[in-house]
Amino acid sequence: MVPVLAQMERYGVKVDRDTLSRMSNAFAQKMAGLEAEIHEVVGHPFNVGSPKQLGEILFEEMGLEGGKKGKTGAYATGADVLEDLATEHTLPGLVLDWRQLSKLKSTYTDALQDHINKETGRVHTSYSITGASTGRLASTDPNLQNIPIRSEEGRRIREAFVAEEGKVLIALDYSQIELRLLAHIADLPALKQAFADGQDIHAMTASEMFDVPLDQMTPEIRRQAKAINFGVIYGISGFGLARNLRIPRAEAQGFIDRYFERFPGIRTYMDDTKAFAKEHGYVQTLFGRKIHTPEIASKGPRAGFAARAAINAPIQGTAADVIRRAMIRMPAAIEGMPAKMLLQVHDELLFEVDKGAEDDLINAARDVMENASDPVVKLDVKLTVDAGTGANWAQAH
DNA sequence: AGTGCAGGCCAC
DNA sequence: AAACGTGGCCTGCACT
Repeated sequence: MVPVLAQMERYGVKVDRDTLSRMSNAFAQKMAGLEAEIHEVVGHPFNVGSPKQLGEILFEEMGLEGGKKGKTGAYATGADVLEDLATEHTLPGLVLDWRQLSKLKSTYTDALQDHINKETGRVHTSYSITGASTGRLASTDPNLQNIPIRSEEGRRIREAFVAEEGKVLIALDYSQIELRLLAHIADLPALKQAFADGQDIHAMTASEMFDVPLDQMTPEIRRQAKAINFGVIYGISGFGLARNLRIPRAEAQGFIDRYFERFPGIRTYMDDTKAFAKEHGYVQTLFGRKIHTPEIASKGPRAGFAARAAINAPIQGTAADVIRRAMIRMPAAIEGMPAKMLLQVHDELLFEVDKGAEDDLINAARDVMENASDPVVKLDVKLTVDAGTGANWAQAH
């Protein structure tokens, strides 16, 4: 019996070189145009890809306000800084566009071509089972767990991940698994009920927090609640939420206080988890796997990082346990089917399946994934899995 | 020419 | 004192 991870590495995923090559050329053209425009705005040529040079141009040559230097004495020119500056000047927006294309070209359309195996025509990533402290896998050479999806431009890179002739790709992903596990672990009745009722979870949170009826929900209020939901999983702070939502810190802290009021289990969970970590030097997933937290006793800035990591670890770690249990059971569950499990992306499994066998695979794989915690852990919240099918990874989502 | 870090940015 | 968790890869740059 070949171990699951080794099987996946051997199968690999088919990647179409021509698609990547065409996209790469298109990116190069657009970058050249932007670069010329950027040099014109600045008045002289420079290396657009050098944050150091850009910072000096923005904050010294051009004299824009708000330049902040980091530890190394260089001005910060990250996307958040440039987005703020974009209201003052045309240059930052142009640089942001250039950087997006540069990232997509260098890291994806160019680098992925170099990873296509000559014999198989496929890309074979490597998975490290000890790659992340929480128990997640880590993918390297190439990392196939960070292929773009959020931006329209980037998402198209997934069109190069294709099924062979006569086959399709099928993506199955857990819906909101970490929030569901949070509802169970922190014992949040309102959240559990919302999942049981199949509600829009961020809208429900917004409704509870801001006293807005669901039928009067606005996208903006929902967006704020979504940011808070994610923040809670990560061990939220008023400062961090303020930065994310771009609102005053006092207002962000007010949101958090309100959240704790409406979902009191959250505060108990956070306090209990920190106390447990301090006493034992580790925290645990629902399955009893230990995640060591040696820095929990630190003083200074490290203390905050360690506390947030300890709060996040049981949630992220339990999700990692769940999908790993599913992966281990998968070969037996799909035995005899013309289907191969190709990739894992934390809450998603990607399969390549003969046309005609889609429904069988989805039924079998979904059943394994949704029940992966059985029989060791009985969850108060059902795990649900969304499925998509297509000729490429973009369509399968 | 190789090495390692910093800054930046992609994913969940 | 820093400021939301887990990762990996790319370029620039300083260094040997």
